[in-house]
Amino acid sequence: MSDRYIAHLDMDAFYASVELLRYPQLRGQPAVVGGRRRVAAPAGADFPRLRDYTGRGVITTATYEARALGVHSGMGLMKAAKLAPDAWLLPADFDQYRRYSKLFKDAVRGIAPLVEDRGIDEIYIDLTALVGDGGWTRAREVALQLQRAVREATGLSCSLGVTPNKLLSKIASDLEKPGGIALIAAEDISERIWPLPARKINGIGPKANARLEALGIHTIGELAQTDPALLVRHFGKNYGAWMIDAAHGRDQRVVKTSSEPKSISRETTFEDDLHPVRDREQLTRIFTDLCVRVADDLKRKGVVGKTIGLKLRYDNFKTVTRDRTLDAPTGDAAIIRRAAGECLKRVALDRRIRLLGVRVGALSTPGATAAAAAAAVATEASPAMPAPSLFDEL
DNA sequence: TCTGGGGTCCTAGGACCC
DNA sequence: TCTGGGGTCCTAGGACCC
Repeated sequence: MSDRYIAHLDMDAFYASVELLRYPQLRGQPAVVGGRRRVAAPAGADFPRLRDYTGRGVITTATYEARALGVHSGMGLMKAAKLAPDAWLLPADFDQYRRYSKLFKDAVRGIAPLVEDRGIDEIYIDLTALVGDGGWTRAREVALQLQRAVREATGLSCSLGVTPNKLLSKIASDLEKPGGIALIAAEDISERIWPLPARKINGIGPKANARLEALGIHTIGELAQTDPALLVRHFGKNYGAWMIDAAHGRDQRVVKTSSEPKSISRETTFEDDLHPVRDREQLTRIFTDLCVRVADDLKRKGVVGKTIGLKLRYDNFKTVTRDRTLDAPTGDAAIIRRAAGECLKRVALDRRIRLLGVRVGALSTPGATAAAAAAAVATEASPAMPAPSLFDEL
């Protein structure tokens, strides 16, 4: 592949920054977004503090001031409250974040149309045509232009990495956060990338990283110098070979401007673990509601699915899944519920349950196909939602 | 005081077919 | 009767990412 200029653009502390647009008086102070329910602010304060929260939940985003106290996304709220009891706690407002997400993505597309969505707060952009033969000087100009456009559209700051591929750009966008731009050419890899921890590579998670550490491999440079045969032995043919490529900054993936969803799911963690017998009415209600919500999501996206899945997490955090493939795809809540109910009969209900989830996969678009016709018939033929207690069979 | 919710991709075994 | 291989679908679990 000829030389490319690929950008990764990452919004800075996105959810928290959107909240600060609303509550500018919190600027410069530690604050986190997270929690499952709105907590009342104590008397005399405008907002609750982290220490006022009790119950389940994790940090979704933390401001840089809160991060300085050791709080980061994914951390349990109760643990975070120990580290930063005075941090302000703001409830998540996903509708608002989606609005700002669209604003910043539209602003980028107005300048550079080849955009790949990577979730609500980040994108890849192929800048090759825009940079032309202007080299890295031109690449920096385009990056600055994108940053300005995002700020004008949203009032928010973002960071960019521009490199020859997605893998390197993802690493690079994190290097000058917040508000920075990092440009890395192929010849800079040994100096800029190799000193970084192997964990910085997108695709090396906590498990793989721990196993690398056990092999004495800590940095990307050390990974690059490792005998490929050793990695293949420990991580398998595919993953081992990929690791070596990644460590050398090799990545040919193209920027994909569109994609079809593969599955749609809904799940919920209960405020308190539920007992399969004593709480069966509540469980049944939640279960039905999840099926209805998944069906609504399918309808909204205009897709149907053939494989219905159930997910259940016990109080000991052990998670089990069961799925069942139907003869014809469906988008109907009652059919989904019946199939998920059959899945439920195949799991042990001998301990308290922490989470329940319903998933529909093997998605397709109802078109002029036989499968779609069958799905339409199935939808019409489905009776009104029955309401037997699914947790009765014990 | 542990550990959200929405996804993707990979692996691996068994069924079933050619 | 035994041996064989490949391809695809289904299912369960797990790693990883935002």
